[in-house]
Amino acid sequence: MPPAFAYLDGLNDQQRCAVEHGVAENDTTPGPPLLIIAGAGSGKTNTLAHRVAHLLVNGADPRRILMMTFSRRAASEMTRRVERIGRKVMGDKAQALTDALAWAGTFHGVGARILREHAEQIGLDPGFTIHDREDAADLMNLVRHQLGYSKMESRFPTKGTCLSIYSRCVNAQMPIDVVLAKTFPWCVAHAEALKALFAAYVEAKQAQNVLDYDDLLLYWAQMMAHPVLAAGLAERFDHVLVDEYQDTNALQASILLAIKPQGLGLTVVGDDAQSIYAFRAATVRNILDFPQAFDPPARIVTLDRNYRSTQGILAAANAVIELAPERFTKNLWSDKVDGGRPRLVTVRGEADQARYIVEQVLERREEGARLKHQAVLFRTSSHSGPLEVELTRRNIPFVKFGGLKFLDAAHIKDLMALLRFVQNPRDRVAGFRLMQLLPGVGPASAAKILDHIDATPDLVMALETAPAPSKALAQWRDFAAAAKDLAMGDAPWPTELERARQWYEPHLERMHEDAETRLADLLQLEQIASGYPSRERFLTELTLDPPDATSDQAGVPLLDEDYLILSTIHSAKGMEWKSVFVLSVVDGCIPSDLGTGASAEIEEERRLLYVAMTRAKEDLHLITPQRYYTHNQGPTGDRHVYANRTRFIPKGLLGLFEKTAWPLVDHEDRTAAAGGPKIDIAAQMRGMWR
DNA sequence: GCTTAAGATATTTTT
DNA sequence: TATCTTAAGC
Repeated sequence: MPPAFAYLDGLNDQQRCAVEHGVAENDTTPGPPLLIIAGAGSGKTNTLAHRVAHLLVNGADPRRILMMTFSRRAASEMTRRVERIGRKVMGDKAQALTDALAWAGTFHGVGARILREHAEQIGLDPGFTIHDREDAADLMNLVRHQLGYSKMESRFPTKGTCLSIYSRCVNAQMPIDVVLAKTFPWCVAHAEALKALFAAYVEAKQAQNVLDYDDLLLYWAQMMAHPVLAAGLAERFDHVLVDEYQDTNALQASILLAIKPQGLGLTVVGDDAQSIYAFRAATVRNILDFPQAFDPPARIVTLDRNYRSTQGILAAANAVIELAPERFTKNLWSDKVDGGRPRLVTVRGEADQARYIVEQVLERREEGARLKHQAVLFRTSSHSGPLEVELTRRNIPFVKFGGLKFLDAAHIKDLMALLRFVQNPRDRVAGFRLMQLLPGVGPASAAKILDHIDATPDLVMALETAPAPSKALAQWRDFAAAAKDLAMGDAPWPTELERARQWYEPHLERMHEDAETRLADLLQLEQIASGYPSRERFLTELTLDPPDATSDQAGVPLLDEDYLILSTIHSAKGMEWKSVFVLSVVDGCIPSDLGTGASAEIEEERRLLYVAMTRAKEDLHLITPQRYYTHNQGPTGDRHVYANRTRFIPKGLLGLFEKTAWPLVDHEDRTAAAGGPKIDIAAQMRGMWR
């Protein structure tokens, strides 16, 4: 082995196999396809990064390498690792080479880029804007009303459900009747109406020059069905590597196979035990069927050695996933022996759960662990509510990943709608939202005004002559003036956001009690906007790559600051921390009450717990509150529910955990008994409701 | 006919 | 909490 390849010495045999497959010294001609089945913590992304580095060292052109994955967090992790390994392996040359790795990102992000490049050829206006999920749902709702479906005798599915059905048809590549029967049986009666709705929805998108998330994949796939365009794209990339392949769906697989029909130069990495995106039509079949899609079948390399967790954590995680009725892969093993069993902690309720975590987190920080190396994971974004309150009270900084995003807040959407409307007056969702902010303008007047704007080529002229209701005339003039200023581009970017906010502020104060805090968000939006060169770039890039962390403090903490990580389990995939706390490991949370219908859904919840557990390196706490509140469910306020330990950890598995209760009531009682009874009943009473 | 305010209701996870 | 429905008000 020449010394140039010394970096391979740090890899084990399996990893090395995966890195070197089809790559010869100074020859990176695309080789046969490769599937890497890689367990949690087995150095999966690292191996992929080494493979990319190995390709570069042997002369592959970085501009002709395509790297994709499903989630943004996984995509940025992938890029980061490639850069790090690249620096290690190639030193000074690395920066230039990794900078040239321009084609790395999410399927959706790469799709958007390719579509914009080929827009002319496939009949798209290259200035298309991208609707996020909420915008798409709003448009679906507009169309739904236009077709008169909102007033049918039997209740029609909500806008969100309609969009989910549409999305599943597209992503699973299945006809609507099959999707309805399999996934939305209660909507089967509306099949015909839904078909008409979707047809109208597609027309509306095209008329308004907008694409939704699914379109980014769908147009791409359609484009690949055209031989000339497909050949052009296939020719463009020598090597295509996909991480987290178990998260891809049929549509994404079809795109991949269309780019590399023979599989030459194609590498996919995944772990079926970590498949947690079936709800958006991801399917393990993609991984299982991958080898047979080619002739001869793809080479399979399995990585089952775990470098992350101690054996105690691994044994428990293995035991959890072993109870799955269907299992396709391996048990993980590790030689990190020290460290005890993971803790299964019983607490009284959600308040104690939060206090326990704060206590433990601070204790570990005293021992020298940074907050950043500790994470709290949960099934649903809202589960972390009480904890966030406690952390704020105790002045512990934290950053939360997943769940509601900054951009989803109503006031942010309002301001963004103005920018989008000015950029693209055909965008009816943005226009509709804006018009209705004006007192005296409701859905009907808004529709009239928008029809007028559609029919008038010049926006400024249209604004002046719009049929605004007389009682809203003053408000309308203010709005028209602001829109005109923005459309004329008088204020340079990003100063125009100030102008927009100037118009919006009175409305904000009228509509929201907490205008103060919301105003701070708007100022932060201006901060974010200043990082983009133009309004157009801001709008097109923000939808696909929004700021993904929210914290209680205004502004994302500085890089050198220390903060605790809060994350949904979904957003935690691919990450690892020294200490991990999993909230509410009880039936009703994990598995979620909502997903306890079909057995396939239960299995996904089981894998979710597995993913959460395997994030921990040294220290894992599963917390089971005996009671938890079900928020906003009865009209008489909060009710609580007595919870059982999750069904995924039955009695037989308890030996793998260290069972504790917190606070240590028994112990305290005994010491107190020595000096006579001394029980703070009042505190217990208070604790019951906190 | 249209807007708005009050009351009912459902509520995951990501691009 | 945010959204959808219904009923009251202009």
